[in-house]
Order: sequence, then structure tokens, then C-alpha cells
Amino acid sequence: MKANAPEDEGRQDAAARLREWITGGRFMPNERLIETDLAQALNVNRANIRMALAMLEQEGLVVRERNRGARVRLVSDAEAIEIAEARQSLEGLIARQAAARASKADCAVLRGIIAEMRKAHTAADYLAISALNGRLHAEIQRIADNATVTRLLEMLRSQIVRQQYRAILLPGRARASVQEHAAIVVAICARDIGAAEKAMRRHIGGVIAALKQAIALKVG
Amino acid sequence: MKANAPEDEGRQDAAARLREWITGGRFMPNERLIETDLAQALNVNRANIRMALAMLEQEGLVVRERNRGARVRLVSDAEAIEIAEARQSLEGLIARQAAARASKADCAVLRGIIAEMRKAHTAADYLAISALNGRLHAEIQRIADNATVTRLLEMLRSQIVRQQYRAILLPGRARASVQEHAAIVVAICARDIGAAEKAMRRHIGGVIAALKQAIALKVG
DNA sequence: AATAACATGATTGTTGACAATCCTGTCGAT
DNA sequence: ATCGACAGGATTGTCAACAATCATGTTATT
Repeated sequence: MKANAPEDEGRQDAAARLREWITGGRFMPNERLIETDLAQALNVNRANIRMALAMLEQEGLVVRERNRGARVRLVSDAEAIEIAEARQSLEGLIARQAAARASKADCAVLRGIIAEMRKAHTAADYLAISALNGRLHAEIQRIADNATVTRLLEMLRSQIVRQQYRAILLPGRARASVQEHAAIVVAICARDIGAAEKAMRRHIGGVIAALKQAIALKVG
Repeated sequence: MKANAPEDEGRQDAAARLREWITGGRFMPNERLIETDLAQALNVNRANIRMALAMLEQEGLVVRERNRGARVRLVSDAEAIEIAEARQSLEGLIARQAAARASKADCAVLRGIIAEMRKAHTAADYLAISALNGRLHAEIQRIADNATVTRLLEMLRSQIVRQQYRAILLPGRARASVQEHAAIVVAICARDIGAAEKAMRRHIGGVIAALKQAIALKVG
């Protein structure tokens, strides 16, 4: 039975933890991922690491070359924009479906997040804003209840977390972001599917513009 | 060196061949995928099969349960529609980008495919229509030159090839499909990005409607 | 000094054996 | 006849050793 002792925390899916390590910035883009090292660090055997790397390659987080092992995938500026555009399209869809399904309780939650966002903004706490950002989108996805699109968005998001950070730090972007999010929530709570999609597309449009600006400025 | 003799054709990516087997209908939905059997059939070792199955799980083609192995994923009717809706969104984006980038040569190719489609339609050759269908979408994706979205669409398509078949066979659907495709090509060749996206969304909308109809009729 | 052949260590790829788990059918008790 | 315990086979999960390949530095030759 191998009782799940405290040292057995390694039983959690290796791929999930490795994904967190990569998106969390523990490895640099293009950094080599040595199988034996990872196996030791994650306390699983090499076969599991190989499977995890294969899965993360499918997700676009990792690049593997035969006999050369795996590296963290470097997503170019152009790709980051491609990804953000795809996200725009899918987030629009999810916002529309959320608007069609949102209950009053759902709306209360969304409004609560917006309120917290405003607070974080006046406090100039950009880290908190970023976190609330994620929470709001996750909540909208939960409301929309569309596993397919949620999965795709999760994939896309994980590929550009790094780039997203640079964008939110541009002057004035945080303020605009809060307003855009507020508009999305208003539309969803009004059950206006057209407005919800439009507001969401406008929001991600803002993200894309900020991203392009950050790229042009060579910020980050 | 293990010279690549003819019997070495098994060196091709096992995941790719297994994917073809699944989308090609060689296995039924929910059918168990036994690792040793697959290893023998594909002439690779079990470790490779395990990696392939992990990858195909990420793609949504396969479901794996711990200690219970892998099965071909059964996508429910509701999921099929979810997937088609996601496709609608992304195909719209790709059509828009194709319209922005299409050269005259590209348009000639697209028009050629439409011509062949019309021929196949008058000949009532539904298999050919379906194939041309795929070629047209692939061509549009090539023109749009967006690797990210192309990859996502490929994932989605592979999950519902089976359902798509039932839809095209509905009375009148083939004719409508040809017309919708023609409209897309016209818009792309006119470099009208708005019209291209709209035409594509309308087309996939038609697919979705047909799919719903097929589901309601319990066809397939 | 520049280059090529070569040796060496590091890393990935492959294989087979074994352990753990699940699934199925049989047997016995009620 | 129904139900549960249990045995046996089938299948998956784990592991370690080995082979193949790559990367790096060294040496010999010009």
C-alpha cells in the first residue's frame, strides 16, 4: 500500500508540478531540462519525467529534439501576439457563454473581484491586480462551463504568462485593464451576450496593444 | 547505426500513427487501448506507446485512468457542439488572417478547390466533397500562416471527425456547404477581412446546425 | 595557429524484468 | 439463487541496467 507518508507528496502528477515550475519562471526560456535532474528534484523516476516532457511539448511549453533532450520553449514576440489573438477569439466566446449562463450569485462573485481590483489599483499593488486578473478570468470560465474552451485557454495562457507581466506594468495599462474588466462584468451581469463578447474582445485587444507596445519598447 | 531497412518504417513517430488509427476509425469510442498490443502492432516498445498515449490524452483523443489504462475518448453530443463552437471562433480568426495575406496565386488555388467541389457535388460524390472540404480549410490555414491557431484547429478537428461525417450526409447540407465555402473564398480573394470572418463563421454555423439536426435525428 | 581525428564524459533512448493493481470467473455460505 | 471471499490471469506502473548519441576537450598534424 505504501502509505502516503509526508515524504510521499511526490505522488502528485509530475507533469503538473513541472508545468508550474516552468510557468512560474523557475527555468529560463531555452534552458535545458535534464531528465535525471528533474527526476531527482521531483522525486519520480525518469520514465515519468519523459512522459511529462512529452505532454508539456504537446502543450507548447517545451521543445524536444531527438537525442538532444528538452528545453523550455522560447516563444517569440510574433508568436506571443499570435497566441494573444487566439486568446481574444476564445475569450470572446467564453464571455458570451458566461453571459448566457450567469446567475445572480455568479454576478456577486464577479462584482466582488472587480471591487478588490479597484482597491488593489488605488494601492498600486500590481502583483495583486495580476492575481485578481487571473481569478476573474477563471471565474468567467467556470460560469461559461465549457471544458473544451477552458482547456484551450489554459494552454494559451500558460505559454505567455511571462509576456503578460511586461504588459501590465506599462504606465496607464493597469487602470485601463480594471475598467475593461468592469465593462465585461457589467455586460455579463446584464445577460447581454453580444456586449459581453465585445467587451471581452476589447479587453484582450487592449492586452495585445500593450504587448505590442512593450515589445516595441523592448521592455521586460 | 541500425540501417533504416524497409522493416524500419516503424521509426516514424508512434503517436502520429496511433492518432491516424484513432481518427480513422480503426478503434471504437471507449475501446480499450492495450499497451502491449499497440507496441506490437506499431513495432515500437511499450515506453514509446506510453508516451504516445500521454500525448494523445493531452490532445483529447484518449482518456487514461490510473492503473486502468487508456481508452479512445468518447466525445458526447454536447461536447461535439462545444468543440464545433470553439472551431467556429478560431476558423473565423484564421479566415480573417487569410484574407489579409492571400496572394493571387493563393486565390487561384482556393478557386480551383471550389471548382472541384462543385464538380464533386453534381456527381453526388460525398466522400470527395469531404476530402475537398479538408483541403480547403488546410489551404486557408496555410495562407493565414498562424501556427498557433492551426495547431489548435487540428486538435479540435481530430476530436470530431466522426461527427462531421454524419452532418455532411444530411439532405441539402452538401449543397449549402459548397455555397458557404464559395462565399468564404470570394471574401478572402477580395481581401475583405470582415466579410471573410463573417462568411467563415456562417459556414461553421451551418455545420453546427447540421450537427444539432443530426443529433436530434439520432443519425449516425 | 588552425584544423581534423579522436577520446571521454554527459545525456538521452531502449529494453526487459519485476511489482502493483485491476478484472474475471469460481467456489462456498446463506 | 444471491452474495461475498478469493484465486488466477491480464494489464499497467516502476525500476535499473545497458546501448546509442551528443557535446566537449585533447592531441597530432600541417
